[in-house]
Amino acid sequence: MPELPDVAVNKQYLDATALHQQIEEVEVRDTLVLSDITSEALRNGLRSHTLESSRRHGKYLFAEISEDGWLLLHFGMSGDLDYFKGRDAPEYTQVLLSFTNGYHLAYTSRRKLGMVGIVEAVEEFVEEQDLGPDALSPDFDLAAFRDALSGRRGMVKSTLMNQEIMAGIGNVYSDEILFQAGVHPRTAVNDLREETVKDLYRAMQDVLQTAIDCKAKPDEMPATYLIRHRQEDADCPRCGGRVKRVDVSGRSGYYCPCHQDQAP
DNA sequence: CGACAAGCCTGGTAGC
DNA sequence: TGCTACCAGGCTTGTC
Repeated sequence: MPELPDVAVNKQYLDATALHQQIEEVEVRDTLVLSDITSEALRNGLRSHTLESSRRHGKYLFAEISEDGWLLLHFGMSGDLDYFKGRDAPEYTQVLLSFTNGYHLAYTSRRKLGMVGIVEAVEEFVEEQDLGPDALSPDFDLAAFRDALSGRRGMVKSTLMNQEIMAGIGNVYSDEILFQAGVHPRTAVNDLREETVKDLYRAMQDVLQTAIDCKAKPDEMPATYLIRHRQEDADCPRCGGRVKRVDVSGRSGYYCPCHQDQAP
């Protein structure tokens, strides 16, 4: 489930498992997930090296390769990591790193919409991709959030999900933020009141951090969260309403009409 | 069988 | 009129 909280959890997982192990072999099972790199170049860039540290920006995870560059991992709609030993690689493994300690790190992706590659520098990549500030970055304070929204004319859900404005929020967590802030997903950004912008910012911080604290597992999140009720006609966990589906720029948004303000 | 699913990218266009 | 910012559609493959 690869939005910011999920990727943050994947980062913790990577940090606790595959760092500092020498890479012995790299197997690319489907080149569709490779981003601007050949299988050979990926193998040459990784083999006999170690992953020394990691960073995250929005939905992207980077692992520092000893000597040179960063391994780029993006999980698309269905990617995950699995560190294992003494069994077969999991289903949907697209790239498999094998370490000299006998362990393997599988990058799995069922829909293959993710990306694996090598980049020179994190900041450079972020700039090239036009990624906005990470939604949980300490620098991205209320004032920065307000600035990021100012002058926008789209709908608030699309804006929260726009990686060039702020990086990390996708379909599920945009719904959660709007649900907690009591804002209708189709509200025009330029119609938001000052107080509502503040509510949204608080909800964004709170939802993302809480989701990370819950290891991004919906079952462990607060009962007042929408996440386990994202289906038409489900009971709203905060008021007596019924959850509805709404189309927002081709994505399905779920919200409670009872406590999220009506809007066009 | 068609609709849909947590991602991003692209081309055409609505709006300043 | 020109330039952006926005949105619909496509990619992929499995499930309901």
